[in-house]
Amino acid sequence: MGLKEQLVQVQPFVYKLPENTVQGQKAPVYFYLSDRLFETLEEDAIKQAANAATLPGVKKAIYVMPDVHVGYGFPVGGVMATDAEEGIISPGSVGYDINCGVRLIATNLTADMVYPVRRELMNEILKNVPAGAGSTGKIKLTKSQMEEVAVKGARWAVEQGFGFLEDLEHIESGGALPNADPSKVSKEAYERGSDELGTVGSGNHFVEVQVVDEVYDEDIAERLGLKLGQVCIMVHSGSRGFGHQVCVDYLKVAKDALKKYKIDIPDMQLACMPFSSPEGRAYFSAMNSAANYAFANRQILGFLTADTIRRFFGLSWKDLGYRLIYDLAHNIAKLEKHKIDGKVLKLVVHRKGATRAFPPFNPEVPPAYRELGQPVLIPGDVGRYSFLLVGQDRSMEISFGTACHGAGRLMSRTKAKEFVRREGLEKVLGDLVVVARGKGTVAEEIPQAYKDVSEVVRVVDSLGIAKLVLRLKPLGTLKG
DNA sequence: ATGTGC
Repeated sequence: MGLKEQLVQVQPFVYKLPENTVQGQKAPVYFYLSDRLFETLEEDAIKQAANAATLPGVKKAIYVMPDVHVGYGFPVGGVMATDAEEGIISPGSVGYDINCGVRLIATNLTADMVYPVRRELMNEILKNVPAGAGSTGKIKLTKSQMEEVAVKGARWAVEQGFGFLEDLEHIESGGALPNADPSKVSKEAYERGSDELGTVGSGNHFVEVQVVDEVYDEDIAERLGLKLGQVCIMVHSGSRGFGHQVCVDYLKVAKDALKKYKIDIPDMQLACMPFSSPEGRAYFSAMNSAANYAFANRQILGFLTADTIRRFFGLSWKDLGYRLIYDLAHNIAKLEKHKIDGKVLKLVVHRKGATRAFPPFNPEVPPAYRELGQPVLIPGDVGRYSFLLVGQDRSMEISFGTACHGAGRLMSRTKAKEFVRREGLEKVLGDLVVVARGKGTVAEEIPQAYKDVSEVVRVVDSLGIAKLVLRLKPLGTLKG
């Protein structure tokens, strides 16, 4: 019998795979899905989540978000918490793109100013913001500068003139994670990262000019300083080749560590090391270094885009009204305290394609949003919607304070390209303005290749994980 | 995701 048949719906939107369904599975797996999303759930994604539940020190349960799909070892959309003393850390369960994440910037512009000139504006952004696989930026860094980026994160970018000090108060972990140690990062990673800071990359990464097109919670929207018709900038990118190389390097370390620490795993892609071992600490230090590089990357990308828009309209910074709403990581492992059965435990929370969604009054939520809950930014696919939610209390009980991260792929890249060949790109994109250096990535990233992001956010809202605040619609998209 | 793939 397949694993999917063994899932039990325990309440609306909640499916449970009981512990011991697969051999050695120490904890249950919960899938958060609507009926429609359940239909697209892949057998292999269930298997991957169940496999993770066999790893040493896994606590309470594995949680899987509604935008789940198969990943490397651990599914995208998966949340796994391991004990910081007895548990492991798994590079594959963070993902290749360490601190892939999202940034939202508000402006004073309104849609009626931007809409008529959106094509020209997007072409300006295309000229000024490097995007695409293997793209390089204007910034060339020496190894010691790279080490500084790895420690300071977004602050480094601000010090170089890419943004403002108050930006740092609106970034997850202040835009710099504390446990970074640049000496744990390989020479190859430094070489790959040296000319990629301030570049978008490819795949589902983008820079988008958006407009607030629907408000679900007027009060919270107002307190965030956002209203209908307001133009925003969204950045979706990560740590580029730097983080990729860190992942590659430490997957090798993890494979060796399996023998050394006698860890038995069902899938080599879940190779891991004890968190408290020298190998585990080294990966954590390198991972945080890559995460800080990604914070700096989005800081630069957001600023370059805003500056392009500012110049395009001939505005001062004050008149543009640049204001960072929030910036977050959705591919990361974080050291956090969580309450399980009344006991507070120190855990390594792996979020792979999953967004932290801490509730109101959590001390890790920046003071500006302390009473509202952490902003949760959910980018859609090209051309459909993106969403802003805020974290809610229930997330701490049913997902280690975590929500979904995006739409989730439906069509393979190959299938998407076939679809475009059959239908023609112009017809597929319709009225959307998408600019890119090459057409290849756009074909792979068409809206039809993704699940409906509205359906995904409806699930986390219904479960009380995060509350829907507003929807953003693209006016123009820059792709890799 | 990725100096894109075996």
